[in-house]
Amino acid sequence: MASLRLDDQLCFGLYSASRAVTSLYRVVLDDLGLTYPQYLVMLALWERDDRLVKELGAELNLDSGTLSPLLKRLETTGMVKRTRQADDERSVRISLTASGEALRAKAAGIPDVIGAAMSLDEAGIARMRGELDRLTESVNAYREALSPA
Amino acid sequence: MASLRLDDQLCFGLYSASRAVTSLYRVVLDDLGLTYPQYLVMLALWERDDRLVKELGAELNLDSGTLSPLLKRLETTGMVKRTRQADDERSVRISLTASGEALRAKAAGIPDVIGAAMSLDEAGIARMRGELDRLTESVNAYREALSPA
DNA sequence: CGCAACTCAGTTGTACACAACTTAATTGGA
DNA sequence: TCCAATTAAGTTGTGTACAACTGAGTTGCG
Repeated sequence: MASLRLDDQLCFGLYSASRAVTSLYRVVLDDLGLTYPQYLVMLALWERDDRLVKELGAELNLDSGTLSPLLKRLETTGMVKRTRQADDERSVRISLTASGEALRAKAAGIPDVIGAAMSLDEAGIARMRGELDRLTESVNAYREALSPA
Repeated sequence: MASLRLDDQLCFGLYSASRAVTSLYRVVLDDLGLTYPQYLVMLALWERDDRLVKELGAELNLDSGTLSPLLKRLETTGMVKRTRQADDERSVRISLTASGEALRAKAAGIPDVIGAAMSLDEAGIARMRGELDRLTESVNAYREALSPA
């Protein structure tokens, strides 16, 4: 029988931790002119360039309502290019510009800074990441059962 | 030497888990007419009523830029009352209305629903909560060292 | 006392999230 | 073949987050 006490709740811990990490990213990413969600898109593109909006959405779990304006901003700041697909005019392909590719070097040190801030060793990070992934999957499955897409 | 690979990053796990939990709350709280941050404010008030905006902000780590409009919405929906403090006209005291107090009964079952969705036992929840709290504190300390308030 | 420094809440502007909707393009089955 | 259903991206509207600022009120120190 769980209580309504704020302190007890894992959810509030999750919410606080997520906001704390984002606010550290805000400081670190200021240099690169990126927000945290924009950085996530850049990470995805650095890993594999030339992606459809749909693919980015699947990888980051973001819908077009979030991605469309975010990608427009990344285009405005010269990080990515948008090209309507020739063989399917509904699709838009996102690719890195030279500036976007170049930004990768400036970002190279970020994971270590974030890692240092967490004061967790590699094993601790991997373990927690695993726990969070299981939690996400479990919660998403439960939600979909409650309220089917 | 951490990599720029999205999969490796604890931060993305945290971000995903936090959004998954919030989206489950969205389904569960729909009945009560609350958003998740509004629910957090109600939890704080159910625990202790008659709080200054400043106190709520300290407990939830939210500034007035977030709280002021949120509290205005809770006032509009009849959950809380705002009273300017007589002995210090700068302060505003937030108190539950009868409806706001009554909502507590409807919320009583929520923690168990969320707990069930997480498929973690009580010990697992407590442990993870502890790890997240340590992470939050560590990250916040690091950020404040980088960029003093 | 007088007033500069500070405090509290609120406002403004930017950027997510996300539901609900729109538009245009594609697909698949009768 | 034709057209209803589906799909992709974008738009609209609401509600956080948060930085930067405003304005009113309070405090403390010379």
